[in-house]
Amino acid sequence: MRLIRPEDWRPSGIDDLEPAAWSALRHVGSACVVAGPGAGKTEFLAQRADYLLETGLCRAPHRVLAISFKTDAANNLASRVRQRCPPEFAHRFVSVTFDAFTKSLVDRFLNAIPTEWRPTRPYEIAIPKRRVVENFLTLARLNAPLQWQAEIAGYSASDFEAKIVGSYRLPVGPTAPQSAAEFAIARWWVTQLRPGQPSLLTFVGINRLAELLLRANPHIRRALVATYPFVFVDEFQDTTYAQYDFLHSAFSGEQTIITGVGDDKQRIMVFAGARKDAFHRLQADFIAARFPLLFNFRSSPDLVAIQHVVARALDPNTVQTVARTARQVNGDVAQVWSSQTMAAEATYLAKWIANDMATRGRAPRDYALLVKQKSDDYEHELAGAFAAHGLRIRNESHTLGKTSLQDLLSDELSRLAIAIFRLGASRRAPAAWQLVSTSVLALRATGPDDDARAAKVETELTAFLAALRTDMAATTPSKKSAVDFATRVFEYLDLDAIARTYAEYGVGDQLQIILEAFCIHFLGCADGAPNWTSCLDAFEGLNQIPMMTVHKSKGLEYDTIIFVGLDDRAWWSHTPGDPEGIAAFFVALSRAKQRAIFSFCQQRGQRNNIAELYQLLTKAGVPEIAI
DNA sequence: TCTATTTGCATTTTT
DNA sequence: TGCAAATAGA
Repeated sequence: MRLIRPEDWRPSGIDDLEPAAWSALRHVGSACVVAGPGAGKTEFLAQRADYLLETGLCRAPHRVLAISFKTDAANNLASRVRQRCPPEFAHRFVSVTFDAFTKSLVDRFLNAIPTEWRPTRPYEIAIPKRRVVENFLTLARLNAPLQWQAEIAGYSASDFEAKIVGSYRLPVGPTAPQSAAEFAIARWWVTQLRPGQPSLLTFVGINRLAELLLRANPHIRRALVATYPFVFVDEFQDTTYAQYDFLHSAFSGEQTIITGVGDDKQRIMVFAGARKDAFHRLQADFIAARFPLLFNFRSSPDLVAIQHVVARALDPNTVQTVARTARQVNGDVAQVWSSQTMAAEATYLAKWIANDMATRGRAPRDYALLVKQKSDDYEHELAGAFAAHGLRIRNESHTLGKTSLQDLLSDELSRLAIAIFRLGASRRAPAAWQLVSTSVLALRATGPDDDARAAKVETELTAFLAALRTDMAATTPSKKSAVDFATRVFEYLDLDAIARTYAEYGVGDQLQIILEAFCIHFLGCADGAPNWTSCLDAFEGLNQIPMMTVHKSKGLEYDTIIFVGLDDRAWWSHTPGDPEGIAAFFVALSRAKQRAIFSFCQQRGQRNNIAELYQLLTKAGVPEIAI
């Protein structure tokens, strides 16, 4: 494959990059790329990958490793690189989540982990419950030598694992605890490794084992470093102690060039264990240069000006960004709406959105209802009034049995079942066919060379779908018919085969949880739906107005955002001046492309504790309107 | 069985 | 912080 000279390389799929992005992209050495809202982080990383691969700066067999926090972020970045970069280069771009990457190392080199710390094979994965950590800490304190008990009593269950365990490097050889922390950590590891039964690891534990593995086995570390001369880390401001230490042990030194992308002003995960000094550490440990991106491709100039007021409250030295998107709406781009009662608020919001959609020709998905927390509560408050105006709210966190709507929608089995129903409801659904045929071949354990068996499986599938299509066409959606069809599809897929084929359903009760959630949601969508296509649209949330917490909205964007509940009650955890609260407010505000509305309702709470947020809006010239 | 008091919880991802 | 659920006590 022909390589391009670095000086001749041009971005692909877009016209140009901003000057700061050019500097960051061409920089030789590690970098902190400070990318505020709308700066085009994913695009920047995709272009830099394309640059490194197409110019041969990252030459075969070397690879670019991109690490994200969430699976959908990792998948988005991978698909962006596939759009931008020829396939023969793109296959050397590896985009994974932190946890998937460290887990793959632990799984692959489990026997190279020092014996005292080596988990069983297989091991189970635990998602720690707060309660369990509390009980653990109590027991640890009671069993500790007297002089350490006070210190252990001071540990909080919410960040013991992330901060104390997460920042502790396991010794390669056996040692006796020398401090309260070491004592508690040693006991914690006993609950992870569980001598005599299968180990039960958390992701913090897996991160730590991966770090130990590389430190104890320099040859594995060398192989890793040789494979990946370039490493990207997305949302760097949210890096945890365990994750940062893994990066440090794995990649510090001259050989690896790290590109950390993120924005300290959007650091809203400190409560969940993100370290506050991640960018500073990257600058110090990897001699990383700092490149602030200055363009905002998302929000209109008026909104960018308002964002800047809030950004300065978080960082007085922050540079004003340049809006690259024109304003499309008349009047105020931001307002505070003040109402007396929740009923009045709900009616006004519904009426306003319905009217705005009609006059501006916008779709429900152009709007988002953002809340601080407990979106189920707000959904109940607003759903009635919205329904009266023909609007449906899509609460992404809506509880479905033991899981939530968003987890159901991203679940593999659920997506497979919906793809089958799509094929049952309409003749043309190429993407659904692709997913269904590959999944069914995998479920029937068909190898790539077993053409005869593959043909048989495909014939069966075609027959199953033809029969399903006939019966669905003859049946109106209802709870009863939805149950029957769901049973039929899951029986066809074969639950035993699913448990065997997909690792996540093999152990634990994940399969039951998903099946239950699927049925609750599918029945609810079928009930009253005019036809199966609209039932499936409802299942997937097409034509519904998204509602979510600020935390879930990070990385997303909408024409108009409406923040519901800017009051002390929803912001109970905020202490005035705490940057994390202001950062959450900044994240909410900066999701908007054209308009941001903040709804305050007297019935819901006061606004003394969060007066500073209102002061920022006032300072930015945002008017308050009584509704 | 009723009332008074205490406790728990609310923002998160990850195979 | 402030509401709901759980628990203690009469």
